[in-house]
Amino acid sequence: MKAATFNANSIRSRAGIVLDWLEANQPDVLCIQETKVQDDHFPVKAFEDCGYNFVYKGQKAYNGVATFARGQIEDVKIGLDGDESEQARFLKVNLGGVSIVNTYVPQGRAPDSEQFLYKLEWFGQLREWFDKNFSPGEDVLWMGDLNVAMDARDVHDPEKLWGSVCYCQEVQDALKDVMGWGFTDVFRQFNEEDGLYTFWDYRVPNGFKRNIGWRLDYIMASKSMAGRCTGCWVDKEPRALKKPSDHTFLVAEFDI
DNA sequence: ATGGTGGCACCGCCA
Repeated sequence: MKAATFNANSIRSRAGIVLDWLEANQPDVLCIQETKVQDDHFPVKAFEDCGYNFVYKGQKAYNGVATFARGQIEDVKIGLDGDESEQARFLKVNLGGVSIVNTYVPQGRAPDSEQFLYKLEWFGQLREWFDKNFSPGEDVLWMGDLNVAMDARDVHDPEKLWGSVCYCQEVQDALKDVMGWGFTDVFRQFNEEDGLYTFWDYRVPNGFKRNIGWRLDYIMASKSMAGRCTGCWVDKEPRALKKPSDHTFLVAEFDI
């Protein structure tokens, strides 16, 4: 099984990039975040002949998640239990016995904001949901834009950035708490060096070229899945295209 | 460099 995640920053603007990437890489599942489109405007036509089934949950202008799969999509669950916000950030499916949880974790805006509290709460509700619905022996992948840099290797300037909403003690603790359910960050099973990122801020001049980025996207695997992971890598090619997203594709392969 | 880019909905907000 090949699994991938991509923050598209508008599925309508990036439909071509997604179609080309699916065609070239043939993943079994692709989780997309920040589709930025309400459901009745989702570009269904663009994807109808691409050989993938897909489900989505969006809202106007912000957030939104979509999951593409080559095989049958079953047991779709939209929205995280306990999150009353109506923000489209959570989409779980089952693919041939593997549960795929696609999340766009709240960014958090500023450390002293309500949005930051919402981010921490959201992680808490997610941990509760995993506790209630799965046992760590099951085949589960949790992937998406988690809006957390786990350690100093995951940001370009750890000293300067420490304390920001995606790189501070509170969010690292919150993410580790969810991982405590039984998740492994499979990217770090294969890549130990620093400077390997999935996101480069548009506002940083030539940020991609200068590799001024962050690792904010993850593929988290339950024990049984992590043990069968044979590789995990960042595909930076889409970032070199015209009109790229600010994120790129993260990919993992599993012996299943 | 106290700005800069990008998407969406609307003339600001969010990342």
